[in-house]
Amino acid sequence: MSPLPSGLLGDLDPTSDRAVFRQIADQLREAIDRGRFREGEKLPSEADLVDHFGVSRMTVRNAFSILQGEGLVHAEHGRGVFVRPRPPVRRLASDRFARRHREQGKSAFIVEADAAGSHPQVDSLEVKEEKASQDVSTRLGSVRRVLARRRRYLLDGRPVEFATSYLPLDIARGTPIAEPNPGPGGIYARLEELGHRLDHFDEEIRARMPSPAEVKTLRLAAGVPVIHLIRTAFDTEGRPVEVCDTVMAADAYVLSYQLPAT
Amino acid sequence: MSPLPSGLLGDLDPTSDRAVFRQIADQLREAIDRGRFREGEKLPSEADLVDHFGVSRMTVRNAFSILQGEGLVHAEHGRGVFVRPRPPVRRLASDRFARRHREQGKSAFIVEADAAGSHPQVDSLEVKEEKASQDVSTRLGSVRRVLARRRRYLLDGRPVEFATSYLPLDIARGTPIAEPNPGPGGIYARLEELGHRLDHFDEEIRARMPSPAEVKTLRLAAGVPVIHLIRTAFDTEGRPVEVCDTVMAADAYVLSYQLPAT
DNA sequence: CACGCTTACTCGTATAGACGAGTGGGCAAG
DNA sequence: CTTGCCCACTCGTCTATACGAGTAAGCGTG
Repeated sequence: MSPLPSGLLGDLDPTSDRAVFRQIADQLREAIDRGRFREGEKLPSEADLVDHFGVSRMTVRNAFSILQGEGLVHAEHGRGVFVRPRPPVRRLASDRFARRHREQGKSAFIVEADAAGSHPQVDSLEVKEEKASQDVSTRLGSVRRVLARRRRYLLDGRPVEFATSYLPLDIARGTPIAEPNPGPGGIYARLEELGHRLDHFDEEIRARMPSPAEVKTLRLAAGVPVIHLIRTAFDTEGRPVEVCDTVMAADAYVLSYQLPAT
Repeated sequence: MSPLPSGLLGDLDPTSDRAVFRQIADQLREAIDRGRFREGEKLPSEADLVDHFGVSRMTVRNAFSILQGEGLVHAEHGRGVFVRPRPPVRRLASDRFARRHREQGKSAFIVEADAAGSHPQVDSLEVKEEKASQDVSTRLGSVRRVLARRRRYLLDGRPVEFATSYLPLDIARGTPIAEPNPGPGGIYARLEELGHRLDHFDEEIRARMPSPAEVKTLRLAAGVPVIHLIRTAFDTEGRPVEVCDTVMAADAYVLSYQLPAT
């Protein structure tokens, strides 16, 4: 428990209205922003800060909990509190479902990750028929039961996305779409082979804090929101042929869209 | 401090590995999910839960702080802890900048809010020339100084969005774009009048927890992320003519895009 | 050298108590 | 009736203490 290097952090202002734990959080945040602590670097321990500021441990912990909520730091039991590193982000471009990307054998996720030099994985594969939720039923045009395809995507061992595709049974049942591995080009390629030429996609985007289940599935740190994306695929006859519900770790993604001005 | 209605919440499991404050949070979360507590409704007070579960106050507060981080509840000093109501969301469609929407006199924000029956406001207007940040400079094609237009949007008194537009000086200086009120149709209409016919927009979307400054500006509750949207407008000659940096309260927005399948 | 133990340090959980400050209802004085 | 005060209840902040549990390095034993 060596004393803190002087000058790294300042003093408290006892005359300030601002709560002590907020002042401590402010100082740490500023030090991080100024690069005094780098990504992945260990912050002073709770005991260090207790000594430095002359406050009780709970006060220091409150300060840390603010920074955790902001997604700035994360604590590791037995090791310390660290500046949270910014993971590499996946960029999703609006042409990612263009037909020309669908020709190859591998899935878009695998191809793209390989190109970026990271190690992609897909797991938690589940394919089953089930009752459509109210929302999915509405989006697919009042279907009762659907084929659901669930999978989780990982980059370099880290889960980044969890997605479920829902397809009407009259389209998907008994086709390669109902198989765990639908084959080259994925289910969109199969849909087109089955005569459902794709016309366009609608995407709805929300951001929110994750549920406990999502925290577990995506192994999310505190202070990391999720991006919730719901895509509906329409064929050239205007029929919705797939709804894909995706939950992404927000710190791993940048979504990119191109809009016409006309 | 009347005793809790029995049956509303269960008991703790002393044999469980799960920390007591997590068990309490779980019970409250489940009660909320099941609708036992409705939106805006007051949860049992800290003292109530201390009595009911036979734990110390800090343990109850820890439980509440979990739920706050999840954006499920919010505390009001002197009043209690309440289930956070879901505010009405603004839907942003991908055709919101289509030329046909630019004909009217009022801004898109005002028109749309009026139609939805809510009371729109725009404030914190600031228009000034300044040095371009590294990022803005890159996006606009290496310009050094820019015209910056900052404004905040409110719905029914609640701030929902904070946006800054950056334009190259050689385009904007001395034009209505440099005025606080650029006139009917907004700056996109003015850009087209100035000969920069708009061709398309690029939008980049991220989600993250807000900085303290953003919490203040948007009056965000704990556990509400922000959507960070950066839009670049291109004219028909392929030149970037505006960059708009927008930070939105994530609980107030759903973004919607339409993608071609070709 | 390899293994396992000890030990120091770290964060996690929980208790008990104290005072401050915002809210809102009730009551008493005007 | 109205005004203003008091009080009960609420969450906010802070202290002090205790024990548990994960980590990592050092040290001694086999």
